[in-house]
Amino acid sequence: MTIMPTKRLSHRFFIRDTHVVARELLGKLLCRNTPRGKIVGRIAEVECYIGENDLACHASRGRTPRTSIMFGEAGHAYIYLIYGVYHCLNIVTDKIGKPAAVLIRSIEPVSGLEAMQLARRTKVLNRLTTGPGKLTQAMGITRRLNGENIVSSSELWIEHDGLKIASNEIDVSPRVGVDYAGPCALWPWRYYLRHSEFVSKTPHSK
DNA sequence: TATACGATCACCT
DNA sequence: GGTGATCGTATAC
Repeated sequence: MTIMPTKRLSHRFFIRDTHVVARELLGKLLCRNTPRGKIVGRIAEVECYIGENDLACHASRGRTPRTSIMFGEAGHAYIYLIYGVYHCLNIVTDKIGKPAAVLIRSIEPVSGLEAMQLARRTKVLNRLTTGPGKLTQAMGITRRLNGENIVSSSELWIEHDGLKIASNEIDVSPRVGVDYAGPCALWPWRYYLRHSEFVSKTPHSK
């Protein structure tokens, strides 16, 4: 069997429809260069946030200084602070002028385990990266990297290693933590690897 | 200038 | 099951 070399995802990958990008991001490798070395995690859970009709999307009320990044070029990082405490990492998708992004909600640690354990102040594997705020803390991702072009960045990028994810390995559900968004809270815009031990949780609403 | 609140998490009962 | 932490952002005034 041939071993396919890992390869960085390009602008062409991210400029497509947000749901397609979200599904195909499952199984891909989120990579981070830090002074302590390279940290890698396999993406296990994502959510879509799309445009003006999605009341859970920060861009639904138009362009503001914070959300302008989502209106820009696909393949850039949209990183924001939530609850004054944690950071959330999104990747901008689709065409310029159409605000949309994929939230990375969980990863499975692949390498750089010690660095992640240090950053998270725990060694317990299933508490390391099983949520959007946890994985950014584990990988040292903060607002300093907001707007970073992950197509060309030496600090943050995404690779694929040839691993194929079959459709029947992907489960779909409503998004987590957006009950305030009315009917949008019920939309099945969360995708995750069915058998992964690193999915954040089952959403409360169905 | 003031106010309300959130795409979360850890810790508590 | 519930709650506090903690601050940038959007909106109201």
